Amino acid sequence: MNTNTNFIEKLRSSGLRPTKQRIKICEALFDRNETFHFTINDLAKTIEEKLNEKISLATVYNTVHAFKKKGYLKEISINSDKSYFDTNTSVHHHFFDEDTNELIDCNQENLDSINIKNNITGKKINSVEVLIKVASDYQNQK
Amino acid sequence: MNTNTNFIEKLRSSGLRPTKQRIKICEALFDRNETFHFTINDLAKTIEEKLNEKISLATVYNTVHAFKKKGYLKEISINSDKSYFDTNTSVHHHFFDEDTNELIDCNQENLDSINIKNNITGKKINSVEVLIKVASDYQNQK
DNA sequence: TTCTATATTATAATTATTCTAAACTGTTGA
DNA sequence: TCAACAGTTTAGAATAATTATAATATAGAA
Repeated sequence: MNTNTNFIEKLRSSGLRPTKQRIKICEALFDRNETFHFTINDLAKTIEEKLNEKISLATVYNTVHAFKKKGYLKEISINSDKSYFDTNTSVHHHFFDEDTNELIDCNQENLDSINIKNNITGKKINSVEVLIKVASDYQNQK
Repeated sequence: MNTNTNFIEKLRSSGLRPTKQRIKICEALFDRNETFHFTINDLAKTIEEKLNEKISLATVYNTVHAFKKKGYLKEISINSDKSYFDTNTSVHHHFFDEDTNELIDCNQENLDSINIKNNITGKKINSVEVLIKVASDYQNQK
């Protein structure tokens, strides 16, 4: 199949062996038009239910972290129990809807560029992430 | 003791019963001059080792979350296993040193004010937090 | 005081994440 | 071609983080 050949190529070219588990995970993550957010558990469930394949949770962890290291995924910060990941790896920010626990992309152009006046001495800035928490007015009045 | 009376007053006035566990936790958190960052585990360890009191981890969780709800603590977002809390509840941002896993305050004045051009329709912005990840140049080259 | 309703604690249960032994792959050299 | 070895990768088992709930403690009413 054509997309699978692409995934195999993608994995090989970044030094990851194209195992059947990893190819399935690629299918679940990258075989679509829109980027999206997920937790490790979401992903494992999708693979089991939609793609009818049982991959050990530990393997899903390993693979997601390997993909993150290679820059295929970003990890998103939220004050929350769970770690969220994002298949959109461009520089962008997030809204977090506290009513629904939903994470929504916020393009970089939606904010003026952020200029840090004084950085920590001797350190290099790796990333600047903004998290905007929103909720309905109604919810806040209660 | 004088500070303890203050803690009891503080707890009562926000509708929390001043139990001995909570007073100890107040001592650990607020009986100092500088604000600081901690994880639930750090805090439980401090109480056990420095204040010589064994409080169940679950109680530390309960209390920290109760204090957060009352606005005595803030929770900080980092892509990481652990949840960090901050006794500095003013609006401010953070540097996260990826070499040492250290969290450092970043005053609001260190960035220009952040203006969100398009918010999610029907929602109110509750908070805007910036996380700046830094590391030494050396570490990044490896 | 004693009683009652509610709040709080901490053990037990659950969920999230990591460790590591076993299985697998790719390469080398006969 | 095919052992044999040196990494990789997988996934069950172990550990760590968090939450649910039964037992206990507290504040206020009678």
